[in-house]
Amino acid sequence: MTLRVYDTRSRDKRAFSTLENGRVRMYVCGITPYTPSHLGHARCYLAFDVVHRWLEASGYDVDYVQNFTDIDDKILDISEAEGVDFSEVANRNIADYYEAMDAMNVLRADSYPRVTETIPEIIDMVSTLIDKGHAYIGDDGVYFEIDTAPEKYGQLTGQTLEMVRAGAGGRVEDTGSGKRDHRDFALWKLAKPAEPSWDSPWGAGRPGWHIECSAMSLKHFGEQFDVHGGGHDLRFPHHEAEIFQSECCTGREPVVGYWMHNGFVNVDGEKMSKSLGNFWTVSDAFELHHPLALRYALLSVPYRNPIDLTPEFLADADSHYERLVSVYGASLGADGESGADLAGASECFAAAMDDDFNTRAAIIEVQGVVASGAGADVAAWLESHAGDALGLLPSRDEVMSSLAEADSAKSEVAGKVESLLAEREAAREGSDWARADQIRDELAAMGVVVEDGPDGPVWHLG
RNA sequence: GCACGGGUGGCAGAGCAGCUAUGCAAUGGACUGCAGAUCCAUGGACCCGGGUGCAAAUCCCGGCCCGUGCUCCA
Repeated sequence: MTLRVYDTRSRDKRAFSTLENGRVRMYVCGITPYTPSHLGHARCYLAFDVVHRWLEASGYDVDYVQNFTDIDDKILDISEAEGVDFSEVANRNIADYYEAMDAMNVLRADSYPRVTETIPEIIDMVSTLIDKGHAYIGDDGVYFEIDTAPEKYGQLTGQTLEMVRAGAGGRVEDTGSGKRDHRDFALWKLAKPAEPSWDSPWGAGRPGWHIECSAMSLKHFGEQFDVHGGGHDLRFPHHEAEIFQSECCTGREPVVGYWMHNGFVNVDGEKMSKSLGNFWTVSDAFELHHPLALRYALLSVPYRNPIDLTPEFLADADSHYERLVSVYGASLGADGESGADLAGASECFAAAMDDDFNTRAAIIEVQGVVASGAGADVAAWLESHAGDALGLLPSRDEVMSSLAEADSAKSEVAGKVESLLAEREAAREGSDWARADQIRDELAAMGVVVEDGPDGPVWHLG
């Protein structure tokens, strides 16, 4: 069984191979921390967390780098509005990000470089691009000149230079900047008065948006690496700009082996985004859903497809998640085997994940095992599949202690419940349904759910 | 407009040439005082029009519709 990965550049699933045997260098574009993270961000980092986990499960040593764009126009807008330093805005939203990701079992990347800590490398790269004739100094900054490498255009989006020149409703003429051509893009922006800035050979300023990723990947991985991930919206111009910068700087191509782009989270059919204002922050969502139930929902669709978030969709995920955890909890204490075909399920699970990380198909296998009921064999299977590979399981300790908690809560009321139940059974014996139902209502008011079965009533705390 | 992706049962959502997807809902049954839970069973789909195959939801061509990108964006 071989892993196949969809590469945006070749527009095809290809057998996965890496530059160095057994090692994967993976870079994923991180957030610009100017607001708390929303579910669209969550989906992206959840998707690449699964990639990370599955590559490791497949025996690769993964070096995972994810950046923070901790200086940018929007961060500056907010810092100005609040009268605080830009780093305060960035740091608080980075903290929010970590908290949200930790809650959703997202494993940490190996490195989280920040733009503000990569300035020397960025300046080096821009200098090289100028020296090699790929960049020029304009009135307000340094720009990459697209016409110096036209053959690199459109690798991720299929667009041609002419299309973009002609496109976008005539915004072509006025670039409003020192660009020679509107398709050129900024490598270094000279600072406006009172803006934070760093010294450079071209004057005080800060990096353009695209250059950081090229500089960071070069710094951490060298001239080429295996996987570059990010949201679908980053394909153009951001990722195409990276191709220009990196390959023109080093002369090596392709800079990236596999370009991976996750689909969007939609609300009512439209992309969830900060600019549309239709977003839920991750912590808003946590108010209504367990973080891992949310993870379940967001992994229920293959990463490249859009997800339309509806209350029904999330409710479905909630109940699947609860069922998963309850079967896992029951399996931890189970003696017998479930009788499920775990070997078959493992095989299907691996085949699903090997097919471009098809978490949907993999989750179906998990659901099949969950449906087969609790068993000692099931606990281990769920830990390695639903847990290690998909990250959907709380830790064993957490599940055990919540079971213990539930047990002790149950034993606290057990005496009273048992005596009420005995009374109810007596009423039922005598066909006194009104009294029986009244007792059931009383128990319900205590939070006790009674279910009559063939062997008499069973009860649990709702 | 151009580029990229998509249109599957009541809903969500896989599959991407031959084999029940799955879940929820629905229907029938078992159990049941009722309720709930559980179990068993059942029905139900591939946007439209052509084409290529022994065989097409799946490939090709042409429509129509939707989303995203072309501007900050995961």
